Amino acid sequence: MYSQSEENYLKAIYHLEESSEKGVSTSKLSEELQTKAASVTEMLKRLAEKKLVNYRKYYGVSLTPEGKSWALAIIRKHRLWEYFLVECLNFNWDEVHEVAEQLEHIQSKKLVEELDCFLGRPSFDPHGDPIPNAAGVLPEFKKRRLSEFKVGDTLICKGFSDASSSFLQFLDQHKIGLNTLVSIKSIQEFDESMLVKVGNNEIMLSKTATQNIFVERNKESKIKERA
Amino acid sequence: MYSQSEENYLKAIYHLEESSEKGVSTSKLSEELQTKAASVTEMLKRLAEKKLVNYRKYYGVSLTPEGKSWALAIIRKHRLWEYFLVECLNFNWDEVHEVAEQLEHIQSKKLVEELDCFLGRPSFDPHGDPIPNAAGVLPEFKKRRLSEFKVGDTLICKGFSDASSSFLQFLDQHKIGLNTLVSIKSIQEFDESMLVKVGNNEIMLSKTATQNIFVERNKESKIKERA
DNA sequence: TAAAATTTTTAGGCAAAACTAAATAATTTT
DNA sequence: AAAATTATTTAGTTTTGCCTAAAAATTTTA
Ligand SMILES: [Mn+2]
Ligand SMILES: [Mn+2]
Ligand SMILES: [Mn+2]
Ligand SMILES: [Mn+2]
Repeated sequence: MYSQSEENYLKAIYHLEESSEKGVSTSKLSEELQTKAASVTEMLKRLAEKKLVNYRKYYGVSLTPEGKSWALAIIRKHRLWEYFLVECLNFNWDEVHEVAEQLEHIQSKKLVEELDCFLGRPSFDPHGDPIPNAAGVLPEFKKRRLSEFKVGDTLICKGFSDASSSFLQFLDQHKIGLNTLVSIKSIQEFDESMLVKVGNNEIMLSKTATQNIFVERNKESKIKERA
Repeated sequence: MYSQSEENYLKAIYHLEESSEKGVSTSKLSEELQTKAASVTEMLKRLAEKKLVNYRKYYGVSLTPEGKSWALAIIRKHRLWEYFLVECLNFNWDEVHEVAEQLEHIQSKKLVEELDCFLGRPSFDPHGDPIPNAAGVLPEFKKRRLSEFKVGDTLICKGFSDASSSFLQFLDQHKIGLNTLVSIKSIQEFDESMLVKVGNNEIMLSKTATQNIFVERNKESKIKERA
């Protein structure tokens, strides 16, 4: 229906709309997609022609409902394939993204639905990112960063906002993954770095790191708190 | 490494080289790929440039060792994905080809090898076509057509050379699939159509049909013959 | 608010991969 | 062996998606 390139633009616009308040600019897009601004302008005109985006010259772009639903369909496929690669094919979570970037463009309604079913309709991908359902609806979840908590809190890792291979490998090294329990031992005042306990080890996390780790309060510790 | 279009040309040349004695002509390729002869000529020049084919103007084309090994890699992926779709995702054998045409172009050594392993290193795809191993070697097997046999022979279906959806659905209707037992009851002299028994039903197969069904002698009936 | 800096768009090209129409080579017929 | 037919290649376009350089609009700064 749409070309790979068009789909990549839709996805990029979706992600940038999510992560920033204002509209999406040509330069942000060109950075995200590793292309020149002139190429972006051209593509935006084509996408506007096809009613996938609202584009006003010089004032950025936003997705139409049609564009958004198409973007969510791509993201759904991307995350389902990532889940498949990790759960079925022994991929590590830091090596799935590239392949999923290719697989997300495969066109087949039946393929996606059967894959979803085969995998047991997962709600989150290996990085903790939510998987939209067939209707494009994301599962409910709250995003709080490890950096927002204080000494004594015990938390469960639920996602990571920097998906770079180096960050994921760093997490692996320190045995931090999805659903890992982390408790905060101390916080350095001058740079907000945290000393946390993971399993039996204590490790130091910079603020950059703690801002990129999404967590949920541990139920057990919640009970303790109330008690 | 190579574009989807280039890969489709390599695959088409491979298949045409297999199925015909002489070299592969521009017109055969244009027919196979549903494009115009002029487009084929252009592409052949590009592929020759890249040392994937031997191309002599006006005299057709053949694959170089490099081209052949690339073609086999694509075919390997195509057939592994078809196997996956049928075995894991509830696809029927007549609906896998289109999707496999897309999946075969996904680039990832690890993906193919892990998929192969996950599926249990199958030797034949859902249509009975042989799956090359990682080194590009095809499993041993002998191709004999149902049309070559005579009254009284009992055979096991091992493959089908016409992969059209309509033929596969015809086979489904008559409960003929991979490893189905078929015994020849009678053969009409004037058109060579066969009356065969499949399960408890007797059905009539035209010569066109029997020529497109690959079979193996049934071991049991072999023993009977000798006895 | 006018000048400077930055961002975005336009204009003009390029490469891949397709097409049509015309030219040319190969093959078949007479 | 020449003519007719068929197959193949060449030439010239088109579309997609990218590029650089130049022009224009917006935003920032003074
Ligand atoms: Mn990813
Ligand atoms: Mn992910
Ligand atoms: Mn197939
Ligand atoms: Mn097949």
